[in-house]
Amino acid sequence: MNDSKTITPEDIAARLQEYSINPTAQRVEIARVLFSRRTHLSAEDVFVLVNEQSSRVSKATVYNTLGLFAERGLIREVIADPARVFYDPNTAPHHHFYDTSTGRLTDIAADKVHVSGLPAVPEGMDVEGIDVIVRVRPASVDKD
Amino acid sequence: MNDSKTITPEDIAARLQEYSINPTAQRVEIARVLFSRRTHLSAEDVFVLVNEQSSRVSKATVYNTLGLFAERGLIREVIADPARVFYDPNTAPHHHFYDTSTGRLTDIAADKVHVSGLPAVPEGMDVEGIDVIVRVRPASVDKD
DNA sequence: CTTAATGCAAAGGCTTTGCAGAGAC
DNA sequence: GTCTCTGCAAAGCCTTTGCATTAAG
Repeated sequence: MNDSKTITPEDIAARLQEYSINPTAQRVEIARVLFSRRTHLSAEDVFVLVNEQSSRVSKATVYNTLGLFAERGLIREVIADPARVFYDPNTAPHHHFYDTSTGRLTDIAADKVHVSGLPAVPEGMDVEGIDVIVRVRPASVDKD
Repeated sequence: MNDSKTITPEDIAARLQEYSINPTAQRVEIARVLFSRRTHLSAEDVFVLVNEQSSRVSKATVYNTLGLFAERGLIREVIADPARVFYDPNTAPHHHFYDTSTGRLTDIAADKVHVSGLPAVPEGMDVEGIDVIVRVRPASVDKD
C-alpha cells in the first residue's frame, strides 16, 4: 500500500505475487515502468523505457510479460488503435478518449460515466468488462 | 431507399455516389458483399466473399476500398480485436458485444443504451463517435 | 488521349514462437 | 540438477505502398 509516487522494487514484487506472477528482475522492471507512468503504453514504449533505465530486457520478454500481466489481470489491454495494443496499468473501471488523428488515449474516470440499458449478455457468457471509447478528432478548424 | 433484402447494383452505385465514391465494378462488388450480409467483416472476409461471387478483386483493392469507404463514412471501422479491423456496414449508432474467446462481434442496438456522465471532450476536439464494447467470455463452466 | 482505378508483389509494422542458454533454488 | 525465464532471430499476420497495366470517357 504505497500511494506516493515512489514505488520500490519490493512494492512491485509484492504486487506481482498477489497476481501469482513470479517476480523476476525483468518483470519487476516492466511493471515499474508501467506503474510509475500510469499511462497507456505500447509494447514498443515499454521496450524503450525499460532499456533506458537499468536492465536490458529483450523485446520477446516485453511482449511475453505484457501478455502475462494482462492475462493475470495486473494490467489491462486497450484495443483502440488498429495498429497496436496499449497496456493500461489502471485496472479500475474507466474509459477512454481516443484521438483518431494521433492515436493518443486519455482516461475518462468511470465513476462519472454510467452506461444504462445494456441488454442481457448472450446465454452462457460472462461480462469481462465494458470499454467505452469516445473517438475524437481535432475540431473542424483544420479539416481537410 | 430500398429496404428489402434485394439490393441491385444500381442501388449500390447510387449509394456510393451519395458518398462521392466513383462506383467502379470492384467497389460495387465490395459494397454489395458488405450490405447484403450486414455483418462485421474483416478485410480477409471481404476478399474471400468478393472472389467467391463474380469478379476478381485483388487484396490491395479490397484494402484500399474498405479504407476509402470508411473514410467517406459509408461504413464504419470497428476496432475490438487486436488482430484485425472489422468493417461494419451499419453506420447507425450502435454498440458491440465482443467475445474475447472467439473474436466475434455482435450488435447492441444503440437506442437501448444510454451513456451518461461523459466529461466534456478536450479543448478543440469534436466527437466522432462513441464505441461501447462489452467484452464477454464463456461463463466459467468451461474455463481453463 | 488523359485521368483514375486496379493488381501484383514487395515491403513494413506489430506480435508470436522455437529453442538454446542463463538463472533460481 | 531441475525447472523456469530470458533472449535472439526467424517467422507470421495484417496492412500499406510503388509502379506498371488496364479501364473509362
